[in-house]
Amino acid sequence: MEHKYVPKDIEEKWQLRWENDKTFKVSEETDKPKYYLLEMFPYPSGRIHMGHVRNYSIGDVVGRFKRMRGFNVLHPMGWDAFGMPAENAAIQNKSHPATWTYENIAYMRSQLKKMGLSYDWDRELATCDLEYYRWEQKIFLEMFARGLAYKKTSFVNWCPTCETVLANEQVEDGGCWRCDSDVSLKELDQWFFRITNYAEELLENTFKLPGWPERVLVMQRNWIGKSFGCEIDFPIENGADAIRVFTTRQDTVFGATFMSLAPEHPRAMELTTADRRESVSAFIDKIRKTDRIKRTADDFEKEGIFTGSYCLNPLTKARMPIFLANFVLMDYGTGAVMAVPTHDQRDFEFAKKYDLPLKVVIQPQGETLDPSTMSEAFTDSGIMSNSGTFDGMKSDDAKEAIADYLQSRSAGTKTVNFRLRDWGISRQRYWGNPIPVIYCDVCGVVPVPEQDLPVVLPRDVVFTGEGGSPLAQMESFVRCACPSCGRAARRETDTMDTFVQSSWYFLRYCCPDYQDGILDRDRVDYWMSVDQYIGGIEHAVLHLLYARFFTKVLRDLGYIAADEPFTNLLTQGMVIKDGAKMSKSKGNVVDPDSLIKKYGSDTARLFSLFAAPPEKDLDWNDQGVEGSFRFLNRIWKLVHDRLDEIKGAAPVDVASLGPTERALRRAVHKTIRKVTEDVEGRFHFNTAIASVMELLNTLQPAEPGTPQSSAVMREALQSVILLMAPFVPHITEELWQRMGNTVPLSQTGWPEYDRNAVVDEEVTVVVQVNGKLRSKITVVSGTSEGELESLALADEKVVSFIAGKTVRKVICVQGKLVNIVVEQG
RNA sequence: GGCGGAGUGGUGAAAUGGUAGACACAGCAGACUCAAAAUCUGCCGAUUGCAAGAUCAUGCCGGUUCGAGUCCGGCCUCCGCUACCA
Repeated sequence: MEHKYVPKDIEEKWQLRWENDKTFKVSEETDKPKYYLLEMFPYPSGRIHMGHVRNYSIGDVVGRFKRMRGFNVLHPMGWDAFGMPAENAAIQNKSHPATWTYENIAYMRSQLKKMGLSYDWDRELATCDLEYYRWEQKIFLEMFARGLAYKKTSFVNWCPTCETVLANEQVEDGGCWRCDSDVSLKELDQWFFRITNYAEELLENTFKLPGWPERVLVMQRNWIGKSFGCEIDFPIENGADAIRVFTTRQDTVFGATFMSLAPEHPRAMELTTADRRESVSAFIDKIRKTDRIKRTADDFEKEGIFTGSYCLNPLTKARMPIFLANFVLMDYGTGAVMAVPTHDQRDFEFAKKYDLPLKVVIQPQGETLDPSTMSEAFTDSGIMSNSGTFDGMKSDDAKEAIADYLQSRSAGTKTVNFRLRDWGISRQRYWGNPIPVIYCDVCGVVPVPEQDLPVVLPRDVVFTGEGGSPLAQMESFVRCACPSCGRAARRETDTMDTFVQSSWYFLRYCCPDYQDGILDRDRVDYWMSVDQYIGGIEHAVLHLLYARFFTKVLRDLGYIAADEPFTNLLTQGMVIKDGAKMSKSKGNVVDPDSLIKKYGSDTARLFSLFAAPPEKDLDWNDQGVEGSFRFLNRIWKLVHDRLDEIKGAAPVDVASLGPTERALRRAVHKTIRKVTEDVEGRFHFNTAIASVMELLNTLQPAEPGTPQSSAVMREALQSVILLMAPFVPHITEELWQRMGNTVPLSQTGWPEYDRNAVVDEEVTVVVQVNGKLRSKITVVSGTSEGELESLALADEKVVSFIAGKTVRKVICVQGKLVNIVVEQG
């Protein structure tokens, strides 16, 4: 048997073995407790990158560990397979998105298999499989029936490069999340999911997810953006009705001196007086053409125009000119803002520019503001003034009081406002799930009847990259009969956002072969919720919010019991090299294929787990990879050096161990304890690995001697193998076999530490004088505090430090430390 | 502007309020070798000292405590998210 560690041979051998034995196949028929482990599935872009290696290595440690701990672990893998890049590649290569996608999946699957990941490959799915997206169409129709999917005309985010609409969540910094092009607004008739119906529950439950990182929850809360305030009606002068505003600062109503409307406000033109029509409509036009990023930029100059009309302040009856202002947004609140220039910075700047009146209604504690000398708005809380009966009140209290007052006079209502908008899901692209709807001139919008599902995405499509969606240009697809009246009708040619597919794939993994409906409830309820979800932080408000929404919808539709999809969430850090995220454009990528070819996947896995804790960014370092490889070689060598000795060793007989053997065994069992604690719950894989390295450093110099020392060595090396198994499954499986074990390591349980073995016989106690380390004493474990104190006070070094001083106090911590507090004199 | 997170050796990082820097990378010295690689051994925060040791040191300033990298208050810097959200 060769003595050199050659990863390639053993890794292929064991991967084949696991695959043939279906080692990681799971079913629901077992007494073991279930554990659903999931890593975010990849987009089949072509090849896996280091981010995948890291994500799936982390997941695999958890999966293998939980299996060894006796759990029935569901650990599936699949492909987020619809999307733009496939279409772009097809246009470029004159091939088909399906061909490109399935070829990529095949290659990436082989790459993942080379990593030795413990997936149940029988549950693999790709979202572009007809068997997947057909059920999604059914979900859509059920949502449509309940009013949770609806169509409306509105201004939507338009990416000119991708030639498609984007959801709010997919606009990053004013640009497209995929191609970074500037996003503009376009008025279109589009499909939406009514996620706003769930705003309250989505927010509420962020306080019931202790297993999620706080920052992700905070991001979601900010995104949902709940604010408490008032809707207040401002009567129009000489008009029958009023303009409604939303404000969170009803304590400043007495200071409102004018009104600002969004240029898109539906009543903008109606309120404009005849003499101003021309200039106002020119202003509205100009704002519409300004792109969204510029308009919403912080430093964009505030600009507006007077409509010629006035409204009345409901509390002061003051006459307030009505303006249109470029900084007022139509899609937040009511699209109308009461302007309080003294207490809002935007209104202040606007008032200064157009010379509008300022009135202070909140005074800071111990100060008096004068409107004529103010250089900026005072936005903090303070004491009410110029506010009638509310004068003298704290402004925070006045919020409630004024809201009540307005409500009692039917001039306003307390309301809650959300920032969250409905999710626009229409995409004007081919490679996606067709929205199962038909348009009939007579019957209107008609859902495709269930028996006609699925609407199959046609294959024989021409990709030119021009003229919008290829589906819309395909007569044979578009033309159909109205399911309701039979007349000639047109099919919807938009497809669903790819985030729809990733919003429920984790449910389908529970029953991927189910033919009779969307989900097999018994199986889904057995597995759900996902016990541990692992993926990148970049999905904090996109995928992770949508998936929560879908879970609630499917619960309410009666398909599942779970309220929340993911009980615990781990967001792993990025892979960094030379100070920047690995990317092709930076030229700092390390290719997993060549890494695995050179060192084997065990080394690739080990380094990505050892170099940093999972949630932190990982700094890639080629020499560090060498170090991990070296460590595996040391394990390999040590096991082989001791092979004959340990194969013939008797079981450990605790009673007959000498002090050296007891010490060695103590180190072994302490390591078992440490690794177990680090992996379980904490996911501190780096320190877990470090502790095994330490153990190996201890074992390496140990000389063979008595039969009992060989017995301890055997226990030690078996433990090293077991403890390293979740991290580096191939080398450990191989060594396990070579050590003479007949049951494969993948069928073996996790070691338990021996409580008696970890008890120290002697401990080093630190002696401090006034908190500074002055000496160390070695004592028998269990030495009482009183004894410790006298031993410490008698210590030679301590004596020299306390000589001539008064001992004020002695603090003793058993087995740890003595602190002697002395005073001069 | 708002909200989060983080700041520890040359580097990646460790430390339930109790020995700061485990483990590793890099570096230095030595062993083996004709030589090199590999491997093994030792050293490896700063200042000072022949040494034993001493002093300083976890972004900065203060506080709580016998004792603070860790807890509290105030700043500085970096990163992330969000942002004319009324």
